[in-house]
Amino acid sequence: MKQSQLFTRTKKESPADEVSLNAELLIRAGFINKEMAGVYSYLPLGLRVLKKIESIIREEMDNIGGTEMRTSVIQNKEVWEKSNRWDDEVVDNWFKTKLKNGTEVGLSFTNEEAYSNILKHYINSYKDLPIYPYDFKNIFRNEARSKSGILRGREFYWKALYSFSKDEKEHNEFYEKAKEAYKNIFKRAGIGHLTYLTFASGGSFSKFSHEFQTITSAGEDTIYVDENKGIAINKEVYNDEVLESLGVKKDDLVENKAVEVGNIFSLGTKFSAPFDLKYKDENGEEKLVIMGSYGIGLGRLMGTVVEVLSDDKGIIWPESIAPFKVHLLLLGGDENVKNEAGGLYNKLKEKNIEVLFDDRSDISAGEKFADSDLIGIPYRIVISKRSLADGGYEVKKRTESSGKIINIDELISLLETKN
RNA sequence: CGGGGUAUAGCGCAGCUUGGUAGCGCACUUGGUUUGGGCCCAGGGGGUCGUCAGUUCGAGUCUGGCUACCCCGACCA
Repeated sequence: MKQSQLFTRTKKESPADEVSLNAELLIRAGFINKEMAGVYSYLPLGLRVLKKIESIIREEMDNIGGTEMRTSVIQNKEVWEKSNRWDDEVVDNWFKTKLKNGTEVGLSFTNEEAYSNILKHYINSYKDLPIYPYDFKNIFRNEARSKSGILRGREFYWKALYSFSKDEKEHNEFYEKAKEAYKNIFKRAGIGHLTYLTFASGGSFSKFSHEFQTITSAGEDTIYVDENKGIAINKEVYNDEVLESLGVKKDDLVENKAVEVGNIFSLGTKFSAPFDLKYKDENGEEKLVIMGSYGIGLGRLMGTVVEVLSDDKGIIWPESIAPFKVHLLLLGGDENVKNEAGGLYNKLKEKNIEVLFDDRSDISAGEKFADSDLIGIPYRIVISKRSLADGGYEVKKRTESSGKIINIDELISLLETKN
């Protein structure tokens, strides 16, 4: 994409009504637009990042047997009454509205009921199980207070997978696979080194649920990390009994603030029972389906990456989720330099290397550098009179402090290598 | 939902104490100039001062209601 066609602009100054680092940088760099508290639009750059994250999650979900679908946002009151989650006394963050004829409806704040209701049509026999449907969609929660930029929104984009298994054993096998898939996701998104499998409260069907908590001062949760074991314990279940059952010593734990970037949960028959979600086993006996839920907030993940990986100049995207791989900067108005830059731009596009080409004229070199640092694309290539005189293009990673001059062949080979 | 703060041009702010018809920086625009770290010079456009009511000859400024936003706390199935 040519930057002259990108309508967003960077801002030097931080927005007055944002304190969180993620929102400040993402707004300044032109990735998101704030509509109101807890509600953000994704601009071209932001959407590219969101889609990259979506692709990683989709690959990992498909890899463990997930089948993608899309549940509706508008939800039927009667469905949610079955599980007693329609009443405002029970769930206080519904967005509810009415159809023209007066029928009450709600906007999805989660998906268990929708999936249970749909899958009832398709689960009859043990031969139909297990299945792992999931979707990406916008979720709505009427939070009393929204904060921390895109870490906690009233409208947010998430992935939710639900597992439908014949029995506990089958459920547990998948649950372990899901853990590994989640670890892969956070590793691939660039925050694996700071993200811990965390034991949290489990509800009535299992002792624990598992959260994936990324350590950052921007976090709202408090966790106790055992660095050697690579696990953590949420403050909400932190007590002597739990420590003993996990074989963890108090002295090995370090307290940290963290963001919950993912959560997996054994649901047992909590939803299959009220929805009468049963199958016939080999003996013709009816049994309740065992369910689990597996969620990730994509916006929250994106915001967490910004919180964790930025520096004082701007964002530092991991290559896996960066809006582009390469930021090509053209400096100066010399025709020869322009032609070289345009030629390289076309060449990179031919090679399917994603490139943002700063072809803007009348923008000083300093401003282009500052924009590039703020936007945070992994590779910066500079073409100028000076670079050409020195024999080629200056390439610098966002994480490096200075670049080096290389020729076209070296450049292509560098950018084509996977890492 | 409880407590605290804020609201003036697209963005960031000053002006309010002491009422007299709105200003600065960035951005935008025109011309010139410059091109390796957020240039330079000259000109220009853009604001019913969140909203409603009140006090006053006169309100951005004083008073009250409302709304929105931010922070702390509670909540987060």
